Order: sequence, then structure tokens, then C-alpha cells
Amino acid sequence: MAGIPYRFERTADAAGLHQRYRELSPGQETDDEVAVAGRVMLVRRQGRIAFATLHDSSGQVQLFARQQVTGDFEAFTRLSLGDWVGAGGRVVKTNKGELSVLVERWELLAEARRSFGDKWKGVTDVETRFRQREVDLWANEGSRQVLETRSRLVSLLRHRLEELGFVEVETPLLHVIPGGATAKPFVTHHNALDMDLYLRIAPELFLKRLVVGGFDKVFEIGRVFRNEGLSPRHNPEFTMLELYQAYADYTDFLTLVEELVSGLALELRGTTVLSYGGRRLDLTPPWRRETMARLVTEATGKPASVHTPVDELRQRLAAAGGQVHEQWGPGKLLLELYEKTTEPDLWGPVFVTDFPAEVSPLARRHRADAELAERFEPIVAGRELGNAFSELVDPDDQRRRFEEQAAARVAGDEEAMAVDEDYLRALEYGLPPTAGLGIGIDRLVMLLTDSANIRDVIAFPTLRPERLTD
RNA sequence: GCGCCUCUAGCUCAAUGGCAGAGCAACGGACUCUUAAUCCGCAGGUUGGGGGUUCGAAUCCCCCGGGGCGCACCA
Repeated sequence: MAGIPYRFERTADAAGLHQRYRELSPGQETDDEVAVAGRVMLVRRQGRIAFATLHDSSGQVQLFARQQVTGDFEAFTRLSLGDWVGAGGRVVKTNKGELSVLVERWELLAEARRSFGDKWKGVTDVETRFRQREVDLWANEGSRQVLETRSRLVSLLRHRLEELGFVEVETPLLHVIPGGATAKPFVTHHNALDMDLYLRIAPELFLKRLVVGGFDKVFEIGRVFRNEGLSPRHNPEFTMLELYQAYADYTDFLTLVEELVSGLALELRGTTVLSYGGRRLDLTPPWRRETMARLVTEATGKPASVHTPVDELRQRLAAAGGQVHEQWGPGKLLLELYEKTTEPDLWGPVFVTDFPAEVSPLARRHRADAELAERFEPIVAGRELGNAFSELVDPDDQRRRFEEQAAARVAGDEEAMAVDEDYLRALEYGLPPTAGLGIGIDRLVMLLTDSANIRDVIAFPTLRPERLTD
């Protein structure tokens, strides 16, 4: 583009100016020269003077142009809403008390060829907001703040984990066998090897192989991919924190989760008592801990556990409106009954503990009851925030669980796991007692920014393409 | 995948079977302290796409597409 400079030397931002010149009185002028840059959002011409509101990432400040002092004054008054400019001049406060840069020289840094939204109402159309996120971020202050909060949250989390001695690692996104969770994967193809590969549905198995290799505290924050439906709480690619700690069990992670989440609330919101969707959410530790069996018993008014006769569980699930499959054992039936009757009414925060072993193929059996797993899910604001367990370390038991999964897969369960021989071999080298935890970062950001839709916390959420005709 | 709702100017919205409109933005002009400035003027549309009913369709019906919410699946 002709006339567009390659760089602009900025010496101040809007927030910094307001901070520094708070005490300036109306009409007062300084001799301080500054250079600011950003997007012009409003221009008010007043004959031989003009005012423009300049937005930068820190806030906004007024540009004050005068025919006598401003270079190319006529062109300045013709700036359009959305144009990027860099402007230099002295800091002044107008007679009406608005902090301004009295523009002496300025440069157009980019032209807005497309006009921005309504200057008062912004852009509210949900489709436009997510398809043209760049417009949403400029037009709607709140949209940008959510993403800034997300950035701070991830940074705080990372630093906190490093303080605790965890080492950040990166494991493959392309998997030969999608493992570590039960979900449908995306498939892709490697040409040179002529083989299908899967985008990971979880980093779990590789992280535990690193523990086998001697990393006793590891974590990964990264994208995972699940080929499932979209909803206000589901995006096909989302960000997960997974961490593993050797010599620990799932009880250690109860307190870790409480402390991490309430600590983030304190840092980002200044309190552990939040409001989410208009409803009170008290994240102050300790959180309630309750077994799944007890919660289901409480919710249905009738004892239920993995030891309840299968026929009774089937009957009760059917009565609750659930589908019943012949091959389901008591563990799966109890989980379904929990999801039908109990989970929808949980608000939390609450740790739901001791899931059936049948539905926890990577978790270690409960030390007090072999039909249960040492596993919990934190439920916060009515949704699963994560998943944690004492890791299954016995290669023989792991093989049996994989084989049960493989059988379910053959029977038609598309989400069941496959036998991962590489992982079994790693276990045979010895995985020490280890606790593992996964937390959905997007959902955590939703909680702490009071966002109702996961798309609000993802810069570019997955959308069906607009079928542009050619 | 199924159900309900929705799509009108760049943006935010009117018009419920009878001439497609307003505000803001854009464009032209006036104005020496504005704050969504104000004032004057000008332009802007295949009403998401296609078909049907009707003398007449943004409006009613059908098909297709995008989006939202719910269900299902899951974090």
C-alpha cells in the first residue's frame, strides 16, 4: 500500500496516559511529547478543530486536532471509523476535561475498507461475532477481556504448576491408536508412511510413559480433538490440562484441584465467591466430597451402588427414562443412573468420587472395593470440570481392561478403547504409584469469566463454513 | 443426527398479504472544546438461495443453506 509506513514508534498507550496524567486540570497543557497508535473509533469535527477517539489494546484516549497545529488537518477530519493511525503530539487536557493528545503529526497505518458495526450498539449478531472474530474483538470490549483473562489464567496455572515442581512437556498430537479417553477421533493420513493417524483425544498415555521414564511430576496444556457434536459447552477442539504425579494417589489431587481453582478465582476475580449465570458459586475450599453411590442414593431416595442387583439397576434406569443395553454391567448401569438422576441437579463445587471400575479403564481399582475405581470428577456450576484418578499401574489388569474395551468396541461401542501394546509394554517396565488429573481449560475459563457459551472463550470456535458460491 | 426458533442496507432494527423504511456507519457540505457532537444533503436492497399459492409475498406453503437453543454424545 502506498504511503503506509513500515513501522511506527509508539511511546505511550491509552491506559498509561490516563494513569500518568490523572491530576492534569481541564484546559491545562503539558510540553510532554508522546506518540500513540490504535484504531479511530469516532471522529467529531468542529470546523477548524476535530476530536477523534482512539482505541488501543489498553483502552482509549482522545486525539485533538487543530488546523493550526495538525499536519494534513483536512485528511485527519476525513478519517473513518475503524482506520488505524499513529499520532504524535503534546499531552493536554481539553477545557471539558478530556485527556487528549494534541496531534501535530500523524500517519495512516491502515485503512478500514469495511465499515465497523454500529458505534453505539456494536456487533451483536452471534454469527458475525464468531465468524468475523476480529470485528467482535474490536467492537465488543467484553469479548477481548474474556480472551485476555484466558491468557492470564493459563499463565498463572503454568507458573503455579512449575512452582509445585511440575515439568511441562509436549507429547504427540498424531496418534496411531487414539487412547486416554473414550471418544470418537478425527482421522487423518500420513502419505509417506501410507497410514491413517488420529488426532489425539487425550495426551494421557504418553504422559504416563514419561512418568515411567523418570519424570515424576509432568503436565501438558494442549489441544485435544474429539469428533463429536457441537454445543454451548462443546467444541471439537479444546484445551486440556493433564498432569501426573508419581507417589501420589487421587486423594492428593482433591486438594490440588480445590487450591488451583480457588487460587485462580482469587487472582482473576479477587474472590472465591462468584456468580455464574446469575447463580452463586462458592469455590472456597474445602469442597464437598461424596461418593457416586451415596449421591445417587440421596437423589433417588433408594440405595444404589455397583453391588445393587443388575436387574434392579436396569429397572431403575429404565424408570428414569434411560436406555438399557444388555451387555452393560452394574458399573455402567450405575453411571447411567447417576447421569440421568443425579448429575443434572448437582451445582457444586462437589467432588464425585469412586466411579465404577467398569467405566474407568485406566484407573486403579479402589483399595477397599475392587468393583470401584479410585477416581473423581469435580462438578462445578453443574458441569464436569475434569477427571482424576489413581492410575492403573498393573500391566496385567490394564491388559484385561483394554480387552474388555476392545470387546465393547466389537459389540458396537465406537468410543471404546483399543488395546495399546506400546502402552502395555511401558507399564511392564514399571509405573510407580501415580495420580493423574485432567482439567478442561475452556470450561474453567467459562466459569471464571461467567461465559455461557464455550465459543466465547475460544478465539476462533469451530463453525460450519459459509457456503460461498463461486 | 432429530425437534423448535431465526436470517430485511456495512451495523442495530422496523414494516404480518397491499409503494421495502429508520437510526448509526459511508459519501458531499456547514461549524474553533466535542464526548453516540449537532445541522443540511446524498447514496445505499434479488428481504439467506430456489420453487409454489395469490391480482399482489419480506410476510403464507415446500425444498436447500447459515446461525441459535434443546435432545443425544461428551470435557
